[in-house]
Amino acid sequence: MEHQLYIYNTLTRKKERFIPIHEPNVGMYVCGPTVYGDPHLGHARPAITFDILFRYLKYLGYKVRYVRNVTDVGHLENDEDEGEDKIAKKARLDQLEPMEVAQYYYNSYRKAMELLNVLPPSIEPHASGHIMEQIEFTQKILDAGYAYESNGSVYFDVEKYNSDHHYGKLSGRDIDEMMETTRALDGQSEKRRSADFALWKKAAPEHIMRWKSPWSEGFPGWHIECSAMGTKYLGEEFDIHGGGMDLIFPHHECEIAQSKAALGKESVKYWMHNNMITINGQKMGKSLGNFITLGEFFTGGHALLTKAFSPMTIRFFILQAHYRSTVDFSSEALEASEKGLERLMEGYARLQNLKASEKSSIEIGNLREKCKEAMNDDLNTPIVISYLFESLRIINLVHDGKETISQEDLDELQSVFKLFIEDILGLQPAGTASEGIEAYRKAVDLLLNIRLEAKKNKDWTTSDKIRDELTSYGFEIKDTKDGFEWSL
RNA sequence: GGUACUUUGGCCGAGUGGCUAGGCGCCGGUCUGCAAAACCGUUUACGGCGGUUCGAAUCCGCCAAGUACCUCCA
Repeated sequence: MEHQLYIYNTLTRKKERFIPIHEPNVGMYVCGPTVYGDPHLGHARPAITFDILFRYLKYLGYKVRYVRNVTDVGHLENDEDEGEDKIAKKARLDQLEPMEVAQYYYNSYRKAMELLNVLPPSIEPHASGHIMEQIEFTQKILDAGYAYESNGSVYFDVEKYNSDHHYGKLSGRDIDEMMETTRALDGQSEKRRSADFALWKKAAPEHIMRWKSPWSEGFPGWHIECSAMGTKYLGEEFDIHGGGMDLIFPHHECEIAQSKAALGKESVKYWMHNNMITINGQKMGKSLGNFITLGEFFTGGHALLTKAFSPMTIRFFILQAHYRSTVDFSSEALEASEKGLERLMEGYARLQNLKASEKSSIEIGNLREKCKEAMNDDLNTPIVISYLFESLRIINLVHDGKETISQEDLDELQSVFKLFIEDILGLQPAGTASEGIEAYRKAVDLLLNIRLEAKKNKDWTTSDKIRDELTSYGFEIKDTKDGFEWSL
C-alpha cells in the first residue's frame, strides 16, 4: 500500500510508520464501553478518534477488521479484586436482570454513536458471550506457570511474570518499586501480592452473575476479556489496539502480560491512546460526578450548557483538537465550534452550486495532498480542518463573483471536500434527511421569488414580511448578489 | 512519593530550529433599502530564568503552576 501514514505508538513513545502485519488486512481492537450508565462525552472521544482511523485506513485501501468490545461482566467496583460487579450492582439497585441493564445502556450507547456518525465496528463482541474463551485463556496462563489458583479464584502472578519479562513496559513503571511502595495486604486476601490481578473470580453466594469453570462458579476478571476476544477475532498477533489513556495502566499493561504469558508472543504492534476531555481543567469522569451525558448535550439539559448542541457540533469540536491532546470543554468553546462548522458546511453546500468559468483567477493549491499529509501525521484532524477553512475562502470569493474558477478546479474542490468532510472526518451535511420533500422546497423558493420581485418594486413591507415570517418559523434567509439562499 | 504529560494571543486550539496555522470573538471597512450572509483589513502569543545556536514557541537545564495514572472510569 503506497502511503506514508505515521501513528504514535504508546509502547515506543514515537511516531512510527504504519506497516500492517498482513497487508492488505488490518486488525484493530478498541476498548469499548462498560454498559452500566448513560453514554457521555468521554465515550465520544475514543469512538470518534478510532472512527477516523477506521475511515482513513479504509480510504488508504486496507481491508480493516475493527473490533470494539462491550464489557457487560467482570468489572469490579474497586481493586483488591474484592468488589462487586458493576453491572450486577446496578441491576440489584434497579431491580433488573443484569442483562437487562447491559442491553439498555448498550442500546443507548449505540444510538448515541449513530447520531455522532460513528461507523459501527466490524464486530462488537460481548464479554458475557465469551466466557468459554476467557476460561481457556486463563487455563493457558495457568499452564504456562504465570498464574495461581487461590480459593476458587485465579490470579496472575505479576512477580513471576516480571522476572521473565517486563511488566510495566507500556506505562513506564518499575514493578519492583511498585511492590515496595504499595501497602501491605491485610491477611484476608487471596492474592499473594497486591499487584497481582484476577483472571477468574469465585462468586460470592449473593453474586447473581456467575458461570461454571474448572476452578469455581464465578466470573472472569476485567482484563482477560480483551485478550481473549482480541485473540479470537484478530489472531494471536494484530496491528492496532486502542483506547483511552486512562486504560494504559493497569488495563492494557495487564493485557500485554496476559497475552505474552499465554501465547508466548507480543500480540499488539501499535498501541494508540486518545487523551481525556477535561471540564474546567479536570478530567470528565463518571467517578468525579462532573460528566455530561451525550443526551444532555443534544437537548441542552445540563447546568453547564447554555443551549443544546447537535451531534455534529460535538464531533467537530472533538476533531478540532488532536486526539492526543486534552481538550477542555466549555459551552463557549462549543459555541465557537458550532459557528465554525455551520460556516464550513454552508460553504460546502455552496460549492455544489458554484458556476465554473473559462479559467481560474485564483490558485486552489494542492488541497488534497496537504490534507493527506496532515492525516498521515498521526491523524492531525485540526490541520485538515484549517486547510478546509482556507479553501472555504476561495469558495466564497467565487460565490461572490470576486474570483473565477475553472471546471477542472471546481471538480477537484468538490471531490476533495466530499472526501475529507464526509468520508474521512465523517461530518454530515445538515438537513440531508429532511431534504427529500421537493414540493416543500419549491414552495419556499416561490415565496422568496415573490419577495425578490417585491424588492425590485421597492415594496419593503411585503419583502420584509416574507422574510420575517419565514425567519420566525425557523428559516434562515440570506440575500445574495442576484438572489437568495435559505436553510432551515 | 513514583510514572507520564501540559503551560501558545480575549477564548478554543495547531505548530519541534528560520517562512501566515485555523476557528470563535472584538474593532474598522466593502457590499446592502434595512438586516443577515459574504469579502477585505486589524487585533502587544508562545509560564519564568539561564544555556546551546548565526537564529528557539520549537533543543538543554533549573524554577513555577497545573493535569492524568499509580483503585473503577474513555
